[in-house]
Amino acid sequence: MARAVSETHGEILAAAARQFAVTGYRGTSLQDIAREVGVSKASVLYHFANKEALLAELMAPAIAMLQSLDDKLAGLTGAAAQEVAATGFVDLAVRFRREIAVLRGEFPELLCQPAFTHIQEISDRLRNALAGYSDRPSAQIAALVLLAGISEACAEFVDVPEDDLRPALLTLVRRAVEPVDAPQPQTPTTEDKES
Amino acid sequence: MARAVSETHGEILAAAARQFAVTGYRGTSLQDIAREVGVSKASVLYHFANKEALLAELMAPAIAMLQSLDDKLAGLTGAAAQEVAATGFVDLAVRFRREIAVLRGEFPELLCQPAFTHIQEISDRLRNALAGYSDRPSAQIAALVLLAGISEACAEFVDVPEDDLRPALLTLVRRAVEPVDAPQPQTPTTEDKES
DNA sequence: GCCTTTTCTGACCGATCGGTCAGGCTCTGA
DNA sequence: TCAGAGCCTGACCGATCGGTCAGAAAAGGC
Repeated sequence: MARAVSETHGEILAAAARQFAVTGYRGTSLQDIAREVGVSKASVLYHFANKEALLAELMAPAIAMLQSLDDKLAGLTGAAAQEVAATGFVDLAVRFRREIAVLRGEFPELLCQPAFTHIQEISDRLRNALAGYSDRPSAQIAALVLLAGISEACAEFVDVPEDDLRPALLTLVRRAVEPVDAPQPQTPTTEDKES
Repeated sequence: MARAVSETHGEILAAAARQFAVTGYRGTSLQDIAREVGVSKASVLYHFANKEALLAELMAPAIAMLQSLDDKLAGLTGAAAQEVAATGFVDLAVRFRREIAVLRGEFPELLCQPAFTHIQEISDRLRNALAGYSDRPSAQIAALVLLAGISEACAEFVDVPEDDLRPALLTLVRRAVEPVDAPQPQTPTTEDKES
């Protein structure tokens, strides 16, 4: 009953992608994946050295695109960096919606795995760029809210067409991001008006 | 070596809160919690019927505040609902940062548990309110991005003082939310300018 | 035909999980 | 002094986890 070479490999990868996105990495067992594909758990472990290697191969394309975005940001500053970070991350999140969903929530632990070395640093640089490299707390907070929110929205709206999702996210992030030039509305006396 | 009545109860609850927030509900074992408190796992299960009951008691205050916000939203529409949803959720998220962190990521599975009945519906109503009850996809997407992003930011910035976090989030959400009156900038020919 | 390589499997392993249980400890009121 | 309530424990349970291994089944070149 042996199949064509590496056909099963791809099927396992696809099943893992689906299940990781729904149940999470920890919440999905190799048995679950094997069952969906219709093979034994031992077969899954024949095609992939271990569960971690399965995850690594699954996330590789998304990580590569993130790395490339990081490279593009290297030489930019201010508003230009902000714009590249915004469009770049929206594109990435929309395209790799399922991969984003996998990482969602299990971030702190998954980041410890070899497959995700430097992801945290890249994310920090991305957030800084989106904040226009301002050290204002409000700019940093806005950038984090947007990055995390976009991730979550993409994971949630997996069935919304890319062409609907992308423009809406871009419009939002451009409206919401703290302008790099304007030194925040100077209302020092009214900033604690809500109590 | 018996301690004062219910002293251990509180210590277990506090330890669970800390560990759930970092390692997640699934990723934290009763043994881990027991070890931090300095008691046996059996003792944890003496004070709490099971792991789920521990989580339920932990989340109760946050859920109560969410329920109260939902009640407040019941009679409101349009911009008023938007404002109440924004300030209400920011307050909730800032106050219950650790509880929010617990739910982060394990949402889909945790919601199945009895402790979280109706949370999904309340969240949907909250998102609708923040979208100004508009069925425009862009308004719904913006609302989801903001709710999820605020949650994540609060979980991330656990050590930032409330008084710094709250105004920044409020300013952001008011700037980012899609206005309920303005029928979105009419640029039908340029909305696909990015390609 | 046969022999090698690739693919796949059932049986098994140690570890860990949430949870149970009988019994020991301490404190307190009668 | 003693019985009982509250608190806590070690030992144990079945289930499930990721992972190993010897060997069967199929594929393919000769």
